[in-house]
Amino acid sequence: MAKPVDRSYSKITQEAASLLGQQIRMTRLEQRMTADELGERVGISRGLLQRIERGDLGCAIGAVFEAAAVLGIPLFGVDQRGLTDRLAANARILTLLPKTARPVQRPVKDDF
Amino acid sequence: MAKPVDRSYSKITQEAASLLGQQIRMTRLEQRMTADELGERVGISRGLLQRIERGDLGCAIGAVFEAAAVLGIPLFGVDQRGLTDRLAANARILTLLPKTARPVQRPVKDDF
DNA sequence: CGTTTATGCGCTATTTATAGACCATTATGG
DNA sequence: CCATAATGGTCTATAAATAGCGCATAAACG
Repeated sequence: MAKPVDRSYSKITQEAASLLGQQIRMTRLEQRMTADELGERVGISRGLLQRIERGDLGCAIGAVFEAAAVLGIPLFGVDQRGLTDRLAANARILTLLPKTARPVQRPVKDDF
Repeated sequence: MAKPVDRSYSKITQEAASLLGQQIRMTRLEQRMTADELGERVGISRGLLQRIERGDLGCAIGAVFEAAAVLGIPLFGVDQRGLTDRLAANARILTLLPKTARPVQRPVKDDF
C-alpha cells in the first residue's frame, strides 16, 4: 500500500496528447505498419505504443516524440532544420533575459 | 543490480523536447515567475520542472504539456479550439482507415 | 466462411520517475 | 558591496512506468 499521487490535467494537455497519439495511429495505419513493427523500430514495447496512441499522459515524452519521428510526423509543424533554427534563436533571446526570476515585489500595503 | 534499459533517441526527438523546455523557461522568466511558483501551479515538483526545462526525454508528456499550458504556450501552433477541431477531423478519417494494419505481403521469391 | 493475425487487455517483475528534503552557488536588487 | 532569494545539484523513499509475457477478440483476406 502507498498513497497514490493525484494528478489533474487541463483540457488542452489532454487533447494535445490525444491528437499526437491519434496522428501516430493514423500514420501507422496508412503505412500499413503493425504495432509490433513500429514498437520495434521505435525501441519500445507494443503495450507502450498502445498507450501512446491512446494519448496516455504518463508516457515518457521521449517515447512519444520518437514514435512520431520514426513515422516522419513533424513535431511542431517544422522539420529538422526548423527545430535547430528555433533552438538557436531562442538561445540568443535567453541570453538577454534575466537568469533568475525575481517575482515582482508588490508593495505591502500595511501602512494604514 | 539490474540491466539498465538502453534508449536511443533521434536528433529530432531531442531537439523537439529541448525546444519545448526552452520555451517554457523563456516564458516563465518573461513572466518573472519562480520555478517553485510554476511547479506549484502545474502540480509538480521544482526538480521535475528543471528536468522539463532541460529537455529531459524521460519526463511524462502530461507534465511537460501541462507546464506549457499553464504558461499559455500553444502546443501545436493552435489554440484550444484548434486542437478540438483537429481531433474531430482525424476521428472521421480514422473511421475510413482499416482497423488493423496488415503488412503488405511481399510475394516470396523462392521459386527459382 | 475459415484461417490468419493484429489488436486489446490484464498480469507480474523490474526499472525508472518523482517528491521532498538538503546544501552550495549565483544572480538579483537595494 | 551585502543581503536575499532563486537556482542547480545530490540523495532517499516511494510511486509509477515499462517490458514481456499470455489470452481473448475481432478484423482482414483468400
